[in-house]
Amino acid sequence: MSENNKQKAVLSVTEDIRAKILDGTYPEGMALSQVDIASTYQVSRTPVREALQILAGEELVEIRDTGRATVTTISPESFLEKCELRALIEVKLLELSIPLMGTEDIAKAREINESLKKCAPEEWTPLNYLFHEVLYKPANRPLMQNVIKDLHHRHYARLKSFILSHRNTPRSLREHDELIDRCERQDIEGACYALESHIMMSAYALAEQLKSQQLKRRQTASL
Amino acid sequence: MSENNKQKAVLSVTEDIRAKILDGTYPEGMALSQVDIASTYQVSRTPVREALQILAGEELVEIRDTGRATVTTISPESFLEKCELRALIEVKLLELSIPLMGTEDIAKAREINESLKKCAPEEWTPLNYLFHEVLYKPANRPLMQNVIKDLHHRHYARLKSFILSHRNTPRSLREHDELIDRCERQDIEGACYALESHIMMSAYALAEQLKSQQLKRRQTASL
DNA sequence: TACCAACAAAATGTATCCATTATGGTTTTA
DNA sequence: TAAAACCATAATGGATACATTTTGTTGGTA
Repeated sequence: MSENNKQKAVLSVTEDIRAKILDGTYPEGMALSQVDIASTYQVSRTPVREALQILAGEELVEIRDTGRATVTTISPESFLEKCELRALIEVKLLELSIPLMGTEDIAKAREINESLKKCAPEEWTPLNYLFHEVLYKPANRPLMQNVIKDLHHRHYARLKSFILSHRNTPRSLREHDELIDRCERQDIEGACYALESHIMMSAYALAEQLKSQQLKRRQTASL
Repeated sequence: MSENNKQKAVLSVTEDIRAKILDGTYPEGMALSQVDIASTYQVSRTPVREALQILAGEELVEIRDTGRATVTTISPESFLEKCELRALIEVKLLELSIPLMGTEDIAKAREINESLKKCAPEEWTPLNYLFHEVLYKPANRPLMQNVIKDLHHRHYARLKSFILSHRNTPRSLREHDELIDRCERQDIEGACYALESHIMMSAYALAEQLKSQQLKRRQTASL
């Protein structure tokens, strides 16, 4: 018997729209018409409507009370606050992790950071998440880890192309190295401080860039 | 023209099921059949399916890959971790709030705690949330505030009847009073410590109760 | 008794149809 | 000219019908 190629329509539609929002194919504010999507995927509107509800729950789509759905926008303020939340939780996870880290955890982190040093630009975001994930695994806090994963995936991923052009790669790599060293030396306080700086520094820089870009876009739009 | 009495079916069905899950009318693990719900609310299955998707996004309902939907269960471990997360975020919010608090904020908090002292048991949970909300408002972190609200509503609310019978009310009230005093004295460190204890102490107690209750239930179920 | 196959009943997944509501453009009017 | 009213178009919300999948039961066999 051949494998099960046909997936439920809701699932494949949801996944595809999600991917298109995350990679920027469907940009901020874009209207998502049920009929258009339905004809695009050659399905009826029923699964499309459910898919939009699911994506609305993930805050990737906004459904107004008129029923119209659009891709949500990212404000610099909410971006900054998400970074703050990220920093808060990640620092706590790191603090819990360090005392429980083994040499193999350290080695794994170093290995990922080496991959980061020579990876293609598109590979950065998932690998970078992996790096952080490895550091927090010993803490054994699946829920917090999940919140972090969500923040990365639902939020950072959408800024991917943006981050690509504004990231200070050598600096990030240096900071990763420093972070690993401090973990190895069981310097909890130092490691936590380094991590918080690592996250918030790039956050402020990105938020500034976001602000000026959105300003520019609004100006060109009003021409 | 008379007011708009008819709401969209998806919304009213979602709200009603959510309320029934939160107040225990629909208990943990209960199967939620689309046809049953549809006939209960006198609507077709279409809005019911969307409602279930929404509630699944809120983690109140689980939809297995067979399509069957059930009310999610609360494990003591995930409960404890949610409390940890709550404590982490609330402590940060309090830390940010205290320097920005005015006398009217303190007064408001005292007022709510006075209401708590003489309120009916069912009023405790929302009033208690309000008390905490007032304390964190000056921090001006809408996203974090929202995460906290979610944790309270989606999680604590479901334990309402349980909390009712196991809460140490006088102790909570005393701790609230102490918390307010420390805020008024701008004792950030002391207030944060008091808050963390306040949250985690009751968390551990409740988790223990939860564990033994679920154990008891499993034993009676296997008779 | 235990196990398996086949079938029946019930539940979910999707498509289509109709009703209602929102949107955009045109015409009318002040 | 500007604003309001109106109408045609298009989109969404919900109901129904049908297809598919899951589940439970029955009956037969080792």
